[in-house]
Amino acid sequence: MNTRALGVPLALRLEAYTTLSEEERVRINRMARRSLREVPARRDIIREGEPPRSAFILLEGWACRYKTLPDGRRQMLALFIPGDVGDVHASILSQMDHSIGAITAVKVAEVSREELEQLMAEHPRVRQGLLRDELVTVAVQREWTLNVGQRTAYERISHFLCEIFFRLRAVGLTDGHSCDFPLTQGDIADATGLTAVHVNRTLQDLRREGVLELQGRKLSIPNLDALMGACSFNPNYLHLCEDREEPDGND
Amino acid sequence: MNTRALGVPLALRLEAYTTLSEEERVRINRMARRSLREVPARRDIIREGEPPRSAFILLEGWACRYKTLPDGRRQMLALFIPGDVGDVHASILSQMDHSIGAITAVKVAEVSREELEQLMAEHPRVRQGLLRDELVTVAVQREWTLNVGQRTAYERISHFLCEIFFRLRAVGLTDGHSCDFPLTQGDIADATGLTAVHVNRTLQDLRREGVLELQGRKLSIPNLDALMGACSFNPNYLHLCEDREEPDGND
DNA sequence: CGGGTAATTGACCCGGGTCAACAGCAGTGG
DNA sequence: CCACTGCTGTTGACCCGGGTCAATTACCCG
Repeated sequence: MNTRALGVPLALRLEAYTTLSEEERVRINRMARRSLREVPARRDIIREGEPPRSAFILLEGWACRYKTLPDGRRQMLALFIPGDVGDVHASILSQMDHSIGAITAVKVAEVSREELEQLMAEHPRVRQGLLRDELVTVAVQREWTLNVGQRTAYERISHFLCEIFFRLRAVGLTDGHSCDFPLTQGDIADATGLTAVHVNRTLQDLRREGVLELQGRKLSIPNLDALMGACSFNPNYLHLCEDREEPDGND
Repeated sequence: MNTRALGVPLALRLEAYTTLSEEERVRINRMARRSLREVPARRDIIREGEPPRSAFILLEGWACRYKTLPDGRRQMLALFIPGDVGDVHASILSQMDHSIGAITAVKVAEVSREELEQLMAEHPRVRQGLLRDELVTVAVQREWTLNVGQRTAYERISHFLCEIFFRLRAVGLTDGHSCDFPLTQGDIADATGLTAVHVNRTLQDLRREGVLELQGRKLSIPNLDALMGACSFNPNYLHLCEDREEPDGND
């Protein structure tokens, strides 16, 4: 498998947005290893109504934000893949307005806000990276609103898969044209605002057209251009190839 | 009407989240007045693809973020009412991944990021307020994803109207059980992922049931509890009554 | 081998979309 | 003052994408 993914991926992730020194990398790794928490698959990491615990870095596994309506309808709000950072500032608010759950078994580093603040104060580039990461997270949230609000089932699923593939690729978690894919069809349904039955049928369409292969926990996209075309995928909102400027002084 | 609303509402808005000194209020007002920009109704304030200009404070009128698909489908992503702040950090990214458009004629204060950074550095409570505001903005974005992803037309529209009313009320822009409402049914459709025709029909249902009155540019909610019940509205995500570090002086 | 989760299929239905016509009203210019 | 224009709201007829319900069929794992 991918050895880089087995290390602490935060540095890797930040380096999608900024450039780190060796010292910064070491510092981050130490911090992340100090406060490891393991959560089994399908268990909540934090629940709506609870006071926010701390910032977190997802080291291994996949997780998601979600929200549930009183009658049980459920919407996935965001997907976390290894390296994703979350809730750097969440502890400013007094309670969570949504939950975060593990999809697979998961290892998270939970870092207190103070600790993170200090790191950011001492290393402007880290602050820059985290800030950028937060902005991208919001941009993704907006794209999801667009996705469920305007696109057809076929487009939604294509778009969702495109995004995942691009994000995984950006942190080195793809292998050519394929990648791990631990989501069930029910998960895809929750993320796209569809039902599992319809996701199943739509996936069959996509398979039949040769746009993708999806079996077990493996996703393969033989023709990424075709998949992108199916939903007019425009990766600009992921802000993956931004110009970098040396942040001098304070953010 | 509400005289405070006619002044510069940023201070007011921030005071929904933190407590400001008189000096801070004055400072903010001066800053906001310095760089006024007026945009006529239905014109863009900034467009997807452009480099982010600066942070902005909406002083008068309503505006929205939106995104358009190649074939013209359009999704409203966020609604701005007077006092709303936006894009405090957006200039970190190199280009806008969505547009912002004026709904009514609008007055915005455009503030450079540097200026805002300095203000925040000198006044921690302002930073606190802005940070909190940003977190709430993201929370609202998540709620919109849930709204278009899981709720029925009837619930979506009720929820949308509830949110607007709560937000307006929080900045003193309601008058008893009614408020200004400059959105067209087409706007509501864009925001809720429905068509204007269906919005029309659903609004008629709501009117028939006596849950709301909506004519001209005026919204009236005779029975807010009923409207909230229609969509199980839970305002927690607006984080309006958070604990504050200091007790506030008045109001 | 048994139990549980995930994927698949079929039959049927409905919420909301589409298309098209029309009404109400504000603004604008003559 | 009215005719013209354009936007917004309203209505009707019809249709379809995707939901619902329920039964099977793989799998996976101990």
